[in-house]
Amino acid sequence: EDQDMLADSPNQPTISQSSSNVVDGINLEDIKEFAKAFKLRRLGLGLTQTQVGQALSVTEGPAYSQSAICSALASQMLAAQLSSQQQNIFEKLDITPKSAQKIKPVLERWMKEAEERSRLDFDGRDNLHNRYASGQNHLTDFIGMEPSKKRKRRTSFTPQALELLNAHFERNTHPSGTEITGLAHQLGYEREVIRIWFCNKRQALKNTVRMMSKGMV
Amino acid sequence: EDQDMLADSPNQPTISQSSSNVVDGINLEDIKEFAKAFKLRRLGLGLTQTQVGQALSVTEGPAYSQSAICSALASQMLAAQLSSQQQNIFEKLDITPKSAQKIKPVLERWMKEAEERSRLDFDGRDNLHNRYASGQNHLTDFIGMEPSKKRKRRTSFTPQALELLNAHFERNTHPSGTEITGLAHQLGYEREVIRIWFCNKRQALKNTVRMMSKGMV
DNA sequence: AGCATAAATAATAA
DNA sequence: TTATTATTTATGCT
Repeated sequence: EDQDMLADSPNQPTISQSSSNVVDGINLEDIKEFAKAFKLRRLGLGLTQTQVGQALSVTEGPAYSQSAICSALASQMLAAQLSSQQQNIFEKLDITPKSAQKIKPVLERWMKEAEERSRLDFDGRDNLHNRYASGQNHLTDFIGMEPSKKRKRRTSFTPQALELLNAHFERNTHPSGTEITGLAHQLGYEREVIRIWFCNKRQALKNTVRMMSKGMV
Repeated sequence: EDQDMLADSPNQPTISQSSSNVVDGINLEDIKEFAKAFKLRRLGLGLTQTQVGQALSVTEGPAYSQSAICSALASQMLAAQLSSQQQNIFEKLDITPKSAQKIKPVLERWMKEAEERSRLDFDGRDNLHNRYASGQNHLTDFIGMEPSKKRKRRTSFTPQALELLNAHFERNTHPSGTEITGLAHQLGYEREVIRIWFCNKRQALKNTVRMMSKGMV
């Protein structure tokens, strides 16, 4: 068949001459390099995987939906430099349910900056629009959206609540969704808060055991 | 439905009238003892958690990233768990952070003592401690049960296992049934788990390649 | 100041 | 695609 634009004449095999790490016509070294580059880029821009995924889902269609996919590929050996063209990120954002909530601040920020740019464009006359058109600015525009993300206020559990939670934990470290909901309702906390509590608790237990196994006591 | 272990005994103290405070195969009493001992030891050495964390990251590799992890594990268990009632045994002697020492000598001392303890653990004692000492019991041991047919508990592969799996994957992305069975047996994981691992791995590879081919690099 | 730990993010098994 | 685990960050308290 034809599967080998990759194997045949890639962009200079460069590294992989030593051991032909080729699987299914794919040069694994290339993949790894690619992945590394992508991650560095992403971090350099200060973006989370989720953000990148959402951006992609807008510009690239449903192929890359949200964080799940983004991480799945982006991380593992990962991923893309998404330098293609991605103008107007906020344009048609019919992203998924609750994830839309998250980017909201980002979008607002984006729009605000876009406005500014427009104004500048009027009298500044630099080629910002050209940048948009050529798709060269990309995610760079996401930079600086950091401050708007507000961390949820840390909740304080009452001693009574903790007692109940701990008691539950001792019976079952992995409560079902129903149980979690029940606890949340009973105690008057958000469901998510309770869920996270169990996550953290499990983690703590595991860590403690790990230390024991290391003979630190 | 069945949601009612909750209704049963909500605010009952219920603390371990049964002697077996075992959760997921872990004896919580042991954990508490450990935590207590650890803290006392740390304080006895005049170390802050951060210091211990750094020390650990040196001796144990990057596994423990400083204070974050260190504190996450060591302390909390106790606080929460034994706050219930019984022991104020060691309560809050969050005493003197007078430490301010050089980490080095302390570190050496720490290590030495840790070694000693390991040795002691080896000869004698019950098999629980031997298990801990050997460090090989892992989480799989205590992440055991829970009857219901919820989603399978996520398995953690050891680094060694991953190494072997990856090596295999680089040779052949589509191992035969026989090969899978062999790997599973060799590594001590369920066959199905290994099979799925290859599925996921192939998927990741495919996704990455797809992104590359989209010109995102 | 330092600790305990809730919340956020990354990785990846199912 | 989802859900859980693994790590990191950062906040409320003492």
